[in-house]
Amino acid sequence: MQYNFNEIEAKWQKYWAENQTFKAENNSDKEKFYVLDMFPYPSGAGLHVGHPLGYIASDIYARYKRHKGFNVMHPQGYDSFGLPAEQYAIQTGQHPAITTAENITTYRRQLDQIGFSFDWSREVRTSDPKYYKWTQWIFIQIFNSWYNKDTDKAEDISSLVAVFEKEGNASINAVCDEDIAIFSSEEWKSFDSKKQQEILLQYRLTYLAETEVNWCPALGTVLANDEIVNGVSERGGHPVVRKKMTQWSMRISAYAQRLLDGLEKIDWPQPLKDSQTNWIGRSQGASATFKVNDHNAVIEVFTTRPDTIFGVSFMTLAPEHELVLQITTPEQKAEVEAYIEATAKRSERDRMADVKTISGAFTGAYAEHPFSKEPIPIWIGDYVLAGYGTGAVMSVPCGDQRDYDFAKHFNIPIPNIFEGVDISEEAFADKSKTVIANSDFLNGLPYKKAMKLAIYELEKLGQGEGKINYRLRDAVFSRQRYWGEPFPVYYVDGMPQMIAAEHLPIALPEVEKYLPTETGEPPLGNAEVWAWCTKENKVVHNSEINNATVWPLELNTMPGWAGSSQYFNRYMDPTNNNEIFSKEAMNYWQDVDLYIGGSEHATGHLLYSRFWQKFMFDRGFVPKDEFAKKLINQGMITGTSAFVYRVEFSIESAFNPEHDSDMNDDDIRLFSEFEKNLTSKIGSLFVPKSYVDKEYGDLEKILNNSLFNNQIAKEWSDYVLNKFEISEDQVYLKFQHLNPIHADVSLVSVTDQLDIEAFKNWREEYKNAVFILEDGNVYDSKSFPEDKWRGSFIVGREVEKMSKSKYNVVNPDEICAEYGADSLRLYEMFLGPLEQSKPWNTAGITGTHSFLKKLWRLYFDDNGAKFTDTEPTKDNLKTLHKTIKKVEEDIANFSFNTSVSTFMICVNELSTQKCTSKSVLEALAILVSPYAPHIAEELWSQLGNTASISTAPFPTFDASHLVESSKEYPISFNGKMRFKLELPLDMSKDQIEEVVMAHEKTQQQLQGRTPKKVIIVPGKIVNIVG
RNA sequence: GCUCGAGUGGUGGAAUUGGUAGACACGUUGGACUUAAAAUCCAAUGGACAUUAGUCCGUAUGGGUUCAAGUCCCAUCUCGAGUACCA
Repeated sequence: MQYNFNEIEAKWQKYWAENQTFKAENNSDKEKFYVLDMFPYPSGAGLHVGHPLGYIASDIYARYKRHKGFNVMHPQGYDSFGLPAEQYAIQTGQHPAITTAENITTYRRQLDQIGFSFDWSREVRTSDPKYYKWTQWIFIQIFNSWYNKDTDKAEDISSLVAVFEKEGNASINAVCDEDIAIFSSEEWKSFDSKKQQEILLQYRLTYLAETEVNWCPALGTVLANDEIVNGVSERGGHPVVRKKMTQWSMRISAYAQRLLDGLEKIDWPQPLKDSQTNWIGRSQGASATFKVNDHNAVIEVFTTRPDTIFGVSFMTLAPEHELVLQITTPEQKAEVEAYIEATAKRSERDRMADVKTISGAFTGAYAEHPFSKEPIPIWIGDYVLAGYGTGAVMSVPCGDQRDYDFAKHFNIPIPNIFEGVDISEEAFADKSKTVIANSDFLNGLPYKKAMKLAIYELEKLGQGEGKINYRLRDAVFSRQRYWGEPFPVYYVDGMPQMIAAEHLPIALPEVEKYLPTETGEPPLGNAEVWAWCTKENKVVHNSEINNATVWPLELNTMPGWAGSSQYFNRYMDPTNNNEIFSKEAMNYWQDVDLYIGGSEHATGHLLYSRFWQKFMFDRGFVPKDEFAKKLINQGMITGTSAFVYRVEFSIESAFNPEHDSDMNDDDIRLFSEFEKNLTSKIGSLFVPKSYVDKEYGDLEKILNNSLFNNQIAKEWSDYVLNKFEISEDQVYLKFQHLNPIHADVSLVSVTDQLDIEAFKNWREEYKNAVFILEDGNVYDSKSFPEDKWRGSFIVGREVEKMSKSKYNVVNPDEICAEYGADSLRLYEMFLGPLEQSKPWNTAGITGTHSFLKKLWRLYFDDNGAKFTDTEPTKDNLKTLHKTIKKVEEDIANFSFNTSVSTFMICVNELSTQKCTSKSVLEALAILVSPYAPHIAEELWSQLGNTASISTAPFPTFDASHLVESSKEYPISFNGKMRFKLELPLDMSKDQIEEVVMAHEKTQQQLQGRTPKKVIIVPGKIVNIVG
């Protein structure tokens, strides 16, 4: 009986689908286990072999947990809103919903063929109105909430209104906009509704604010930082300007500290936690205010080093700082304005990339030092960023390198306030070695004490306080796109109103064009039916807007992360139309036990999701304030690109017709045209990898020899030679350089041979290309009609990111067809540690494929089944239990690559032992089944079982089968292993020493010397020193 | 620059607390079977010398600790990832 993997895999995939084998129930006596993958964006290119890596790992874990008796939920869905479908719509007019649906069909087919144990009954799609209804619902909940710092959680906005009504806002301790005026309860009651709404908006967890965007006038659209290269748009190279727009923002900054604290209780990779920590960027220090001389203004700064306040010799404001124009003196005005203009021209990226150039301008104004009352010059400089802290710094050149460089550049004094430190070359920033000097009341104090005292004195003056600053900024939540969730928002007199939850979803309107409108409004501005009727509670035609009962709807849509920030909770109860999820479902599933996905989402999805989860927790919707207990980052599978080397050359001749002949002008012109024509007629000339290392001269010689053996070149050169009566050696190929060109990896054999015919047919421009083979001969299709690989042409290889543009994408469909899904699953795991990035090499898959064939032959030969009811031998049991132990340890450590090796060893051993014992083979099938589920199901059913193998309990490890009575000791001399000696394990140290010392090989090694020392570690090693 | 991670055969990688370096595969070479190929099986495969035995070198480099170091410590180099003037 043959291992017919195609048939077996199709059969079991059908069985699982029909029997809903992996459907998880929302209540069960079993313990729950929730295994989650990051759901994919269904791109038009489909899956490549790098994509399923994480899914295979999570699938192994999910299947293992089922064998261990857990009720496992392993859902999958699609993050189906996004830019590519929208851009395709702009180009072709095809509705993004259609593109998305087609792509999902491809994805589903590709996922199904790999044999995942997904519970497809729980599938979600973020672009499905039934799903985004709940994204809109969450937005409304966030809008109706404010953050109470006293209780340190989000509360319903009604609790805030209650306080306003009772006592005004003076005692409110909220995360809110800055500079909210204080009002009393009487004043609050006297405000009209619009004024009250304006005030509340300043407290809500999502609010409207003016934020800067990258606006590209030519494209009429907003661009992400990634879409801008060197200050112009990536598409088309149009100029980009900074523009203020009113947009929704989320007050994620309210959660900065809790997002930081929460990291301690979740089992996520340390590098990922580090990047979230850096992103949140907590720094402890003080805020201080400096009075500006001759102006009724103060500059507020944040500093982490209040202890160095006496070292301040100037202040620096960001060029965009609001005070700059106000305080600049008439004499400095021209210089300052020129500098501001120059800065505005540089994009934020440019400004940040260029660390070396020091630039700035003096405003002419002075501030007053809070303690010494000395005047301090105020400068502007673009190393200070408007978006961080207060956009102003107190510059302490002796203690900060950037301040130091700035001071040196502009000849500003650098007072030294550190005891025993030389600052003539660079600033001194080592807090732990700091002792303050020349600083009045701080003299002689170390960093910590000086910092405390400085803050205390600042507070006494009323010019500062201790402060914690976070880098994390509020998240902009509006996008000027079509293919995203519409907001459930309409505007009354410019004030945003939420549509009541019972009227959701507010579905995306149809538009004619997916581009922004001519007036620069978002694409939804093109919609004709996009107004809200408060009487009928439905979306109506824009013409009905009367600003009484019918109002305009919000034109922005939500960002990509909206739909992905709660999808893991929706999976618990995905078809519930009345609630985002039922209390029962949430109470049963609680949170994600294992989440697997890429680390590129560290500061995006994984931070926003934690934020929303904490919000949902505060408002009592979810029982856990962290959504995923454990997270694993799978590494990237890189591609192995193939290169052919194009010879850049020209045909030249040593023959100069003007001097060497009596040609007329016409012939001379004709001749030079022949030279050119010959070059282009030969067209592309390719050489294999081995030519890269050849000497310049050798290479040119080979090329010339080959070239004139080539038919095309010969015909042409003969023609030229005859026509002008010049000798052959006077026309030659001049070599310039080799240019590596990507060749599609599907045109290359596993032994790196190029299929030249296929390559020529791959692209029109290579149709007539000439190939010089390893042996220096020119490839001729007629000489190799039988064997396409015989013309030896070896390509170069290089590891790069797997991408379409590099022609190194390997499609899982072909792998599944040729080797089967089980081979693919095993191979992806076998490649290396899950979290590591590693190169794909299709050639290696024969290893796991032949392992599966060997496994199959343990159960079947040509005559059919081999298994019998015979008792297992001692060796059989030893092999089996060794394998159980190792595989369980490996799964616990997510070390799937080593468990594949373990299976190989196990099968090799059982084959050698000629094991036919059914009990052993049954256990083996279960062990393998999480990794290679199709073959395992087939073996299981052939062994006579009727239920799916996924219901079988995992074999239990029995240590008694591994008990050894003896050990082959390595005998080392001075740490070097010289020979091995089999000794009983119950031998005492003394007995071992006696036997080892008496051994003839020991004496031979010692050559009469007496050892200084004999180290014996029972069960491990013997080392003889001396 | 900073933070984190990593450097092991021709290649991917293994080596759980310091205890036989190179498991398991790929590739390569030789052999068996075959008209031939594929498939399968067997053998060899870190390097050098010696080809019986064996010796020396070897986990990026240089030092150190130890009976014993891929593993621990110090310094240096290289690569990768993240971050970006964070006051």
